[in-house]
Amino acid sequence: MGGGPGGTRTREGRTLTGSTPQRPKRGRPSRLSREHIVTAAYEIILKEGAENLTMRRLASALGSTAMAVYHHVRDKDELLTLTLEHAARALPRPELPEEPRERLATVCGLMHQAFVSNPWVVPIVARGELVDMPAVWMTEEIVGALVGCGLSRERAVEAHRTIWYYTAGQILATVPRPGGPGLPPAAAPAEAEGRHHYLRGVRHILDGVLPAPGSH
Amino acid sequence: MGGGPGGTRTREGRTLTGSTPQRPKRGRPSRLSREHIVTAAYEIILKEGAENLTMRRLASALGSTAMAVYHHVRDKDELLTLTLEHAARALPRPELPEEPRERLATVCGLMHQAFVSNPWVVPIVARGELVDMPAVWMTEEIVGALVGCGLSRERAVEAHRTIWYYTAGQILATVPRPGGPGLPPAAAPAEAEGRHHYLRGVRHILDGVLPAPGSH
DNA sequence: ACCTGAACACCGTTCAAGT
DNA sequence: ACCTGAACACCGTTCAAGT
Repeated sequence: MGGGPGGTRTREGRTLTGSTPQRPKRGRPSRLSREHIVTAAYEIILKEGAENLTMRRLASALGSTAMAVYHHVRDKDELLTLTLEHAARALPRPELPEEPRERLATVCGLMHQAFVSNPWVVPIVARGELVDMPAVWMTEEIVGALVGCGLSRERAVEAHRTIWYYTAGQILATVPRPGGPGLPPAAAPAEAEGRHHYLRGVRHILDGVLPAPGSH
Repeated sequence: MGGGPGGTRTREGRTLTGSTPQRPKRGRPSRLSREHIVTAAYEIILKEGAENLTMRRLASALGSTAMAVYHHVRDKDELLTLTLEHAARALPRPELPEEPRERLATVCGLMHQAFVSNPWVVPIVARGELVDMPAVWMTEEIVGALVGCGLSRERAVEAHRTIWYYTAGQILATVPRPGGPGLPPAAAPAEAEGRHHYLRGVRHILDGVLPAPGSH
């Protein structure tokens, strides 16, 4: 990447900013932006694992240098946080069943799935205090559904925390060793089994936390 | 527990006669041993945090060189595992109440306390598959007490896993940022509160997992 | 304002010797 | 057998410039 001086008219300059046409990988952006950086970081993490995301690796993927990145991002920690938010934004938010208890199980399943799809976030989430990481709406849905099941706001928050801790621990213990460029296909059954176990555990916690079905 | 070549401990000793006089830091051992190394590593972790344990730092604490350590330990990973086992061995094992449900709460409290006292083990435990880390007897006690509460062996193992995941997640989210040489004294109330919340969560899980108290 | 190359202060670990 | 110093292949990050 000598970056010859003959760049001529590569700077397409004026208004890229409106609604970006989104051409994230083709071509090679002559100017960095936070969005480009985060997108590239996200791709590296998905393809090569979070432990292979280095400032130099990222820079080379961007056709730039490590130090150029630092002009847009304070440090690697901020980069990771940004990338995590990027991933959270990409999470699906499907329709949820009305019945509170079904709704709970569904949201928990989604939360679990979100972590299974992005196992690299677990250590990052874990080390911050950002307990409500997966996506704020999940936290709100869970607390809301718990209230819908008859819990006070206070106990609902407490119960949510119990579920969240359980979820974090389950993912942490279950997630496959990082490193491989892609998940080995043999992991699919293990993943399904992990999901099954997780949901059983959630159901147990709900049994303990919610008032008995009849005692309304 | 493979152990190195000639795994016999106490090669230095004709008879150390049980209770080693224990002079772990005074003087400077001219010859390294696995035990010295692990003890020194443990002290560094306790005093300066696990993230400050480097091979060079450890070597200098031993009055030796980094490479000398490698003659007794395969790599840093093995060193950490050894140190973790060392810490597990130092855990207290007090009398436990007979009544299974009380026994459960007590063991869970001990497990939690073990992690609070040694927060550095959490990431290490998490990344291995050594789910039964804190100490094997804790796992056995918990499963045993669950069986004592009326669960089948199979469901007891499952319930143990639920509790374990919850515990790991709670510690992970609760433990203070590492780095400081010692806990700030202001952390004591937070620690008590964390313990309280943890135990409430455990009780909820037990409520969900165990047969109703009357339904024997 | 944005980007660059070189350099700093670290890592874990390998190598070729020393005794 | 045990230990050593030097070196390798990395990190994240700072600095002093370049345009």
